[in-house]
Amino acid sequence: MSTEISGSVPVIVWFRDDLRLADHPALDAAVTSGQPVLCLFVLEEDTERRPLGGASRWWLDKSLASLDRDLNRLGGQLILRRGDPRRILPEVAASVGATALHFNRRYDQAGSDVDDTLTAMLRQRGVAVVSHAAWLLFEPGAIQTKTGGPFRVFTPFWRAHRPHLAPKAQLRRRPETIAFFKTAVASEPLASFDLHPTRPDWSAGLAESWTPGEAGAKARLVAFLDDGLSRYAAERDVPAAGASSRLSPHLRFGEIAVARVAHEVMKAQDSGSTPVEAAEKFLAEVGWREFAWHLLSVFPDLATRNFQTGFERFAWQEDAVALSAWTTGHTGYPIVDAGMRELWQTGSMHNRVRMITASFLVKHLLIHWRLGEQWFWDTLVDADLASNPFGWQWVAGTGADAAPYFRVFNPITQGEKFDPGGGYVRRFVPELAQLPDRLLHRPWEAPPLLRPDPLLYPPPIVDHDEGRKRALAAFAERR
DNA sequence: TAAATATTTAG
DNA sequence: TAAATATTT
Repeated sequence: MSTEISGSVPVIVWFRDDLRLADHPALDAAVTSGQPVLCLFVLEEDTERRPLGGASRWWLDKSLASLDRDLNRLGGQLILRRGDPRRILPEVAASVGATALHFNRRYDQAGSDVDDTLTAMLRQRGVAVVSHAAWLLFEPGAIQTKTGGPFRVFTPFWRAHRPHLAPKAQLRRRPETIAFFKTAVASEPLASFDLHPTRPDWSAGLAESWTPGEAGAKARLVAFLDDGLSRYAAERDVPAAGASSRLSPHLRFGEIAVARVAHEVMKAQDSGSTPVEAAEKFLAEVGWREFAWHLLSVFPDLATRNFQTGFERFAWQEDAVALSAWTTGHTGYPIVDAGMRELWQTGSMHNRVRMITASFLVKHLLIHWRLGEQWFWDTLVDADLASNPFGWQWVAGTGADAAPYFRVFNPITQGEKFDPGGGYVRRFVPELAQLPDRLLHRPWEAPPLLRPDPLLYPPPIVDHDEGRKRALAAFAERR
């Protein structure tokens, strides 16, 4: 499989959030250069980049192992290093005499700052540095409003971008063979990164729910195209229906290219196997990811500062007890608690339920969206630098194209509407499993004999009607 | 990607 | 008088 080119100088492919071999522009460019390829990953430390959360660290561990195995099969390996890339990359490049570096671009401020500095350093030393577009369907800022500014509302953003999407865009096939650089290069053992949780190891539920790595990503896309996409328009909002793509963590770590996902969905639509409405609904969800990254590129502080001005002095409540009831899934609202427990157990949460649980924290409890964002950041396997803060600000009403302040999700009616059969709540809140459907989302109304023991399942920590009125008053006041 | 409430309409 | 529709928050 592998071809040695002895005496040749290598090119480096720096893997980051693109842990795959297929549809990988940087790898493709390196392979087609004809020079031997050195594949490198750097666990970034000592930079300004936001440290990964626990669930993301677990996923990264498995994904790196998977990529290394895939490279092994082609006769190569993934060189692992840790530290500041601005120190590591020049060191590795010098030690092997690399003449070129290829990587796929990233769009967060801290990451692109690192890349810019590094690019200048290496070019000064005669190393060609080439960055490639792979993370998004559209480069941020490439399409602007008619007045030449950045889009701030999703609908016009997507209306301007969607027509430019076409099958086959941006795709490179997986290389059949790779000529690897064969000289030994120092690599640290993956285990030394200490990415897998210990004492305690809480990852069993994640392992049951997910298969990190490129093969797992591909299998997930195939499964979604086979069962999910065609009923996506009707059932994507029903957490028990299983119509979600579940591709988000695979996209987060770049185990599959977003261009490949969009391509296959458009192909399914063209072939007539998928209703146009279903395909468009799904593509629009990918569009929200695009929009979030577009927004982060014009507002780098998305994770820390309110996008909408006027919230600086908002009277967020400090309530450690309520926050803890929320994180552990003991608010007394079944749909909220099911969501928070799904997150804790599986490292993910259905999109509809993310909105409900986020709304509950921000509106009913008046707790700062940033605390919720941080909890999600730590517990989600798909925690994304742009999508996560974007979503939180959207719900809180502080973001771009945000939900209006008076939009307060009703956890009772949302539960009844989107989990009418109770399959979702019964799965994650088993202490309510015996309640009939009509009481499942309002257990406090059950007759005493049926009502759950308050020690086993608590009554609501805040009355919905009171919480709603309090939120409306607080949010109306800041206007 | 909302909910609550007021108002109108159908029967 | 329930259901559909409009308005307000």
